[in-house]
Amino acid sequence: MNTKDFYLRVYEVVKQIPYGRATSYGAIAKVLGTPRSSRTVGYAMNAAHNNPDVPAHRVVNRNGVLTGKHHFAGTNLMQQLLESEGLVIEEDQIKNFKDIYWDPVEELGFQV
DNA sequence: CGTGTGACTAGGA
DNA sequence: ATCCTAGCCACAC
Repeated sequence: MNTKDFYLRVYEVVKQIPYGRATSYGAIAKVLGTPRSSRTVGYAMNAAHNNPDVPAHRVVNRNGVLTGKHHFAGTNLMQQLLESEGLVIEEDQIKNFKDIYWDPVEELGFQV
């Protein structure tokens, strides 16, 4: 599999994250069979700006921290998008992240 | 081809 | 709980 295909698979998973939920880079790498590292998933998000269908704001790191917020327009767009979906953000971190966490491995149970 | 960087993570102190 | 380290891999020089 080449890198571009991997990116596309990442997008297919991210598109299936339900409204008001969020997941982590590592979880996405896992459901894809980790042919690459979780860093590469983040890199895929960086390249996802050409794909408006990809809700990149629903992907955070394993602690629920909005590590990618600086890659969005403005300084708090990512936080605003999440808050508009009913999430609570404090100090760049999602409150009750464990409750809203969406595990693609469990919820999908298959490889994209 | 080597090096540095980063939307990461798991494990140890 | 926090801090540090090693491993990770695509990309830009």
